[in-house]
Amino acid sequence: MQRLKRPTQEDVARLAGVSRATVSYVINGLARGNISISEKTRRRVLEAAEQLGYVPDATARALRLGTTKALGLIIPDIRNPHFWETVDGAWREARASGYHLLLSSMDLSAEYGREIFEELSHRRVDGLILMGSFIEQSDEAQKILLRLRKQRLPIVEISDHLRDDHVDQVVSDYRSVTHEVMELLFSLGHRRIGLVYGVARSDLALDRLEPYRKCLEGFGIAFDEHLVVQCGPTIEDGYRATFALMNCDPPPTAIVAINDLLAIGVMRALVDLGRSVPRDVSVVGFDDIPQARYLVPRLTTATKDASLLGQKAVQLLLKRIAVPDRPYECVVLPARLIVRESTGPAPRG
Amino acid sequence: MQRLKRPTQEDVARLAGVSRATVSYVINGLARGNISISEKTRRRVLEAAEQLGYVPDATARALRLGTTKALGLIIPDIRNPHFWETVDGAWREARASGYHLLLSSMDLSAEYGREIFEELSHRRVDGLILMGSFIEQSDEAQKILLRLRKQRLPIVEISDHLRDDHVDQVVSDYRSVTHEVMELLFSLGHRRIGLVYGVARSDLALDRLEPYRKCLEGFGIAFDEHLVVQCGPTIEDGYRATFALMNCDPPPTAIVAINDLLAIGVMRALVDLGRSVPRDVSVVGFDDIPQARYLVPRLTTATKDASLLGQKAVQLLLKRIAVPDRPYECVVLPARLIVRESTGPAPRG
DNA sequence: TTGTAGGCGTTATCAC
DNA sequence: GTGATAACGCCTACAA
Repeated sequence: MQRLKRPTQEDVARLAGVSRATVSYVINGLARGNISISEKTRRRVLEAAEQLGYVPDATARALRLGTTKALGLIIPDIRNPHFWETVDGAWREARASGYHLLLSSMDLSAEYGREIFEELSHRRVDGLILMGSFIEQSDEAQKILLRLRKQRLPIVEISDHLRDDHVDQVVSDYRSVTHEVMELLFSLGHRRIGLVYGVARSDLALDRLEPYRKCLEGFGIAFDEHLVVQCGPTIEDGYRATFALMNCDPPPTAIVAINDLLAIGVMRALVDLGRSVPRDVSVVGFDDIPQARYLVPRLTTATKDASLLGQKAVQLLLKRIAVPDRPYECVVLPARLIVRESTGPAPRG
Repeated sequence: MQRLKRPTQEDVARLAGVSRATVSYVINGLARGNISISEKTRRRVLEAAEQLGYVPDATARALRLGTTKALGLIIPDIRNPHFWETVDGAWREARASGYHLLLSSMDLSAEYGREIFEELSHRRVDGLILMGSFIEQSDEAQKILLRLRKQRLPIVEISDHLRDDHVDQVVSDYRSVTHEVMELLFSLGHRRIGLVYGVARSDLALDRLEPYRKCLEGFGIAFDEHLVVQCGPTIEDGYRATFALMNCDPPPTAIVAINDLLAIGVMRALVDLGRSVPRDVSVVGFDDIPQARYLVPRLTTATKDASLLGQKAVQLLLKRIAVPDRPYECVVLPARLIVRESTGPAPRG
């Protein structure tokens, strides 16, 4: 027994006793206002379609129309709950405009990023949202990106710094809120502040690293390279980094993790080292993932509206698709600090 | 300035001074062994393609070949880290066979599920993997599914119980490991055991609810409906459920959460209620999400190989696509208990 | 108000 | 070895 052949417009037309064009008109709801179909014909066509179980073929439509009604979205790390919010926001926005979303994550494998690039150049998606400036890391990705740009394919970048390039951008920047974090810790008396810098790609959290250094300078505190541990993006990485950090002499009285996932590992490590949070060591994260407020103690963190981020990105992308020649745009989203229990006064030393 | 038109095979053919067919042969690497191209021509074509930046059009290819080289995957809850493992496994397996994966999650909105169903009937994907038997909940989904089945579209279900239906299935069942969980708690002296039953859809965790009841019966413990709290799937739900649970008289000495995400909420709630885990109350979760072993205390949990689950599902699906008429198959994956610090002897009453 | 016909970019079946 | 040519299913001027 073979798979049943899909019914086509032709089949529907035959059954309804009309032409293919008429079926198309009816199915598409008479898109152009200047064509009208008699109610009787309309009903006959609809019934025939129903009876046959006719469903329009998206591939044929895509070929004909030159548009797939699908957008690509690349996030840096699918294991980080923070990015779901962005996916969620993008998803809703895309759906509201009748677009699908193809999700890809860099962490599954570096190749996946490449893959979705190719999706775009193969015309499987009408546009692309790139989150995290990882592209700048790989020569090959750069090359592909360049070609896509030359073809003027719609691309929106979500990143942490404004580029003067000709690109639509959504910028969400932890720079100024990182200043707030550092000032909070400083005002609480902390002078030895560690940084757990766990990233998949080294340019991914510069908006936290740079303010960290600058603030220390502003406070008149010498930068100590031992207080910055560079590691991977998993909880385990944060855990290990903390052991390294607490080995310093003297050890830090506060630890800033560049995201909440790492902070989970940091807090657990401190427990295992017999240190109390925040009595002995204060901890701060970034992103305010859902778990953050259920940790023991609840995690102080800084965050932005990640869902809105995705939403805005899709909006920009759709605008670009609709009007390829408009000037490039940049949307900036603010971040805010959320102080919870994991930060407290520095212990008197 | 308009967007540049994509170069087609025609353009390449013209530049290389050959026919469209020849270009196709070269690009596809002479798929059918019986056609051969002279090395010189081959090189000329490749150079022309490179020079023009020619990239095959996936939509045209899909239309011609009747296959999109894409698979759909529906997971119940993208916010639950447990399911990423499955996505990851499926993704790798699909990729290895040259397939893409379209991800959809029921939690984003119930509509998303429907949406991917439609993707399938519109031929945007060659097959579908359904995770969680949520389909049985919605009449509409049922209807669509039925039609898809009639068209004999390739579908694989990942669920927690064997169905005698004619479907390819991957079954991962927490039933027997839930027995182990209950026996562990019983042997530790627990007699009042609470269940936090937080699911998006009510049939999603029957493989934990049913053994729970049966075990109590086996232990000669009367079932107390107050000890089972039905709630939603978020951490906050688990948190609230625990307050309700600890209001019982007498309160439970152990709480089983049907997944680790809920267990995070449970543990936080117990802290806020001034109870110590595991001294006052033992906690058990399911899934062994990455966070589980970093909680304070580390979480006892039961799990299966979620990545393998996804892998197997894709394998089944691809087999079905290749050979539509093979007999239906079912793969069963085992689960195992991981005992950590969150379980201990029942307090002496 | 409805039908006819051409073409979107590919691949596959033929001839040559 | 290579080159015409016919689909794949759909949309849309334009003709009737």
